[in-house]
Amino acid sequence: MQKIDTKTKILNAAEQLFAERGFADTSLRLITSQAEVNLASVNYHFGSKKELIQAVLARYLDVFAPALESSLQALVDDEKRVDQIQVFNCLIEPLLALDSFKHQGTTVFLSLLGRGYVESQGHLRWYIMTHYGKVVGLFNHVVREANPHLSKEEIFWRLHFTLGSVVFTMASSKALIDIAKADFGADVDIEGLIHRVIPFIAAGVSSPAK
Amino acid sequence: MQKIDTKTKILNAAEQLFAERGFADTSLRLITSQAEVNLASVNYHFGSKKELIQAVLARYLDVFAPALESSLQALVDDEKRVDQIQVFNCLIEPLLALDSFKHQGTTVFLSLLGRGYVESQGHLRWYIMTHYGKVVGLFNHVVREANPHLSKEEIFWRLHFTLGSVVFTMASSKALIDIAKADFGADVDIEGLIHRVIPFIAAGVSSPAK
DNA sequence: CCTATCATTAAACAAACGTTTAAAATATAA
DNA sequence: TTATATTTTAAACGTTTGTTTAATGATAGG
Repeated sequence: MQKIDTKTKILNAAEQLFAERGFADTSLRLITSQAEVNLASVNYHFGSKKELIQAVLARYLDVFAPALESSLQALVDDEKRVDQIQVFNCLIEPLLALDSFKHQGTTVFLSLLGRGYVESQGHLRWYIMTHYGKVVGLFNHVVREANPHLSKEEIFWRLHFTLGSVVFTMASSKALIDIAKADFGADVDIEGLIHRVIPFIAAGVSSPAK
Repeated sequence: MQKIDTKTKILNAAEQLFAERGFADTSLRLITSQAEVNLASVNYHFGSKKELIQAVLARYLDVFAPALESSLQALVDDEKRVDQIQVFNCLIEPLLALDSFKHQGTTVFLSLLGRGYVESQGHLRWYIMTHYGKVVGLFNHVVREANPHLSKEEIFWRLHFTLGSVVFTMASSKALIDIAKADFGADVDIEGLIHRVIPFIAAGVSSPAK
């Protein structure tokens, strides 16, 4: 049994509560009591609640962004022509890898991403663009190559529709999975959900322009 | 110039702030100062903040739900076989009608819907099902008729993916439209956005089951 | 061992929160 | 007009919020 330091205990408790209840509805006292650390240690180690939120997100993005980048880079290096399915596969693997990085990591990461987008009034978008702008640009480039029939603008919107499908579903995944179990008796995990959403968004992104 | 009563002034201010900043990040003091009414009048007229949130949503749902219901009912009465495009058309008109019901009504309604889904920990879903369960059931029935090749479970998830695309985009529509204008010089309004998302979600919902 | 740095703790801080109160003001009805 | 009911108001309520303080504990280097 290894000893977990205070900083990590805070991050672990915070990410779970943030994903489940959102940032505004999660108090530092709730976090520190679940983490079994002192209240003041959050400000000592992270400075403020806002910086704690960024640290929680950064812990995932620092794993996810490089994995996605190398995955995308390998695609553009190896393939002469890329299609949309290949682009999505680049996303799936780094996403599912988060589940071995942390328990329920994929769900937590996508929930945090969704909540960050709708709760932070654009702060998160700015944070991601300034810290991980390179991989975002690469992703955009690859999607453009895979969909030469679509304009930049059309791709911009369809990627946001895609992001909406994924993060909205993930942000409510706990409740939705419970409903699905009650109504259909079907057990769905996060991997099943991702493989369910792929045909949906692949068809949407690659649909002909109107 | 007509005089607006306190109750309406509160609802107008609240819906705008709720849509822009979310429920938890909007205080009653912010609402009442923008509405230029006394702080205590919220509790006097609505009882509590939670009931105010429900009232804000109810004002839209009481217009939207009957319009959608009659639209769907006309479809099942007139047509022998319905397809997915027709089902979406039933949604579009009542949605856009909210823009003449109130200024920016469509955006506000969809933002509120999205925020309610992810912020209220299931309270809103319960509220909608108990108060507007009839039209929800009818909608589900029509979608099933339009997609006989899909199982109940598959439809359940794809409708949530659809909802995610729409409400997530709408919840961030203000920022997204600004970005799109800066990057592409393109002016997009809410109607243009809806007509842009239709091909996306139509292709997604009607895509073959894996 | 002593000291200096880092970490943890209990307590208090000011500010903001939703809500309640009781009196004043306004509107309604007889 | 008088009496009754409704609405508005300023003030205060008790909690909860994020943050700070100052004292204590722990750890490592000389």
